Amino acid sequence: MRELPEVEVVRRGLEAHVVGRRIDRVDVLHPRPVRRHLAGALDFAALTTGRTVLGARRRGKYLWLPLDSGDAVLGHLGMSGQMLVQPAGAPDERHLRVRFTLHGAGELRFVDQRMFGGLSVSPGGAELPAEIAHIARDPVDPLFDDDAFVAAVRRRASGVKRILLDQTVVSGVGNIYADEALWRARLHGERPGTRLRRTDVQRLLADVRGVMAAALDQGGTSFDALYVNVNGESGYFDRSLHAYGQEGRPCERCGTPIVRVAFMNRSSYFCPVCQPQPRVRRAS
DNA sequence: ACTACGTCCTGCTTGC
DNA sequence: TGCAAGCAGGACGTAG
Repeated sequence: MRELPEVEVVRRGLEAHVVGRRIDRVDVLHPRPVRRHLAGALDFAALTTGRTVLGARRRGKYLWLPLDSGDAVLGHLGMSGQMLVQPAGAPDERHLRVRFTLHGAGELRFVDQRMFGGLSVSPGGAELPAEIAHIARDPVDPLFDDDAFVAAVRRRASGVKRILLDQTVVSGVGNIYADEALWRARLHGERPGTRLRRTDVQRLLADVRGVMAAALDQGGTSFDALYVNVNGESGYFDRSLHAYGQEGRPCERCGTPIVRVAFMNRSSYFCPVCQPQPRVRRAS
């Protein structure tokens, strides 16, 4: 799982090990991870080779590395992406997709089994890549506007889980955090945004932040380099989940078995007692 | 403008 | 034992 706290841990690793380095050579080993770079793999390599990395930034689950050209390498880890810093000559990982040879500092490697993630060069994107300008700030961004979020949720008729997953409302919340935050907030994901009270949404936002902070606490201590374990899961997901993936297990608050239902080609998990289904309103 | 859904990927798990 | 279907899921494109 590539959730926001894990991406933040990767960002910190990049800041520690890659920022300030010059890229001497770039090898794109599979075309798919650079599919968003429309000019192609050769152009991707040409725009990054010889450049120095000036920073490591993040919004939601996107990462970008501002370069001394004013461009930025924009990346998303998708489901299974990893950024690894390895000594030059270390054996290639099975799913190694892009290799950046750093001047005197080993290699930065983008490894991605399932290739939902990818890299591209954003022209002039050092400050904020245009490709992600439409994405809302994430809940740990100091400039996140809580009141605007509350208003945006209460304006929408969709179920609140769907709203949480909408990148234009808030970024960085995935299926796992959505379910966990809704469990904490005792809200059913199908409750329409328009029918939530202001305090419901404020509490939900606090719970989104609470789940992320808890995960970051654990993730931040587990990885001090860029390495994320092979399954891509931090200890947080093994021990601290209350709803996600817990089908049949007793709810830690009330003991009722957690329920799983299909949702957007994936699953939602919730406690049917703590998070009661919204009453269906008769058509009028 | 808002809303909803299919699609892309691979490998592990499940079921017959 | 073997094979196929199911499942995981972020973000984008497209249709309604």
